[in-house]
Amino acid sequence: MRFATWNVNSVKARLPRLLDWLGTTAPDVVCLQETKVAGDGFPAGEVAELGYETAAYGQGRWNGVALLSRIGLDGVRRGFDGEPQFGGVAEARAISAVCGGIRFTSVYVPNGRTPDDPHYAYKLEWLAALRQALVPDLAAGPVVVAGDYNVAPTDADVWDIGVFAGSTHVTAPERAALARLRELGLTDVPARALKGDHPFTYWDYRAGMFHQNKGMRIDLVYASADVAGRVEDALVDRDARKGKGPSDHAPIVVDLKD
DNA sequence: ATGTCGGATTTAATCCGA
Repeated sequence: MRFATWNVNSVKARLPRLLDWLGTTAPDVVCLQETKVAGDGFPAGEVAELGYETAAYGQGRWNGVALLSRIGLDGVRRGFDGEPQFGGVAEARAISAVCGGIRFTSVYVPNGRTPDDPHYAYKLEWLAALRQALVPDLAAGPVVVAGDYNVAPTDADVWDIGVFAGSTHVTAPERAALARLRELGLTDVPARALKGDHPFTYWDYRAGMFHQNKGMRIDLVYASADVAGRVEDALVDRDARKGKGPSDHAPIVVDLKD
């Protein structure tokens, strides 16, 4: 089985690239983030022509997640039990389904903005609630939780930790929230870099950051032990970040033994 | 690093979020 996760930064803007990438990469399951379309706006017909079922959870302008699968898509859940809201609004940040015997959850963790911003507290609450929601899933069977975590797990996961002093994505509470996810039995599946010495997954559009490889590893694949033990290969597809009209994130592609 | 995107509204420059 091959699965992937990709923050596409608008599925409408990225549709030609997404379709090309599905054709060449041929994943069985894809976790998408930042689709930026309401549920009925997702281009499910186009991906269906390539053999994929779609489950989408969107709210329009911001956020939005989806799952694509060509090996079954059952038990779909939008959001999760106990998921916090922001300002009384339920944001579209998690969607879950069973594909090929694994429960996949595509997550778009709140950005946090700055540590003194209410969005930062929301981010920590959201991660803590996600942890609680995953307990029954992990008891039930194999689990993958993949997506844009908006947290760099270690100092090596940003191009220059000195630049990030006092910034979100690298603070101890955010990293502790990921550690608590791992304590449940989830493994951070290491993905290799196709170029350079570190598997960054995100490069800001501005200031030639991609060209200079000033990136961040904030897209992660967390897997239960049975899934992690089946990993044959995992890579960051930085080629998908190249050229005209890319997302600012690269996909992670994981191959499992059948 | 603050150099660009994407989506929206105030339909054509500006705002917001990342």
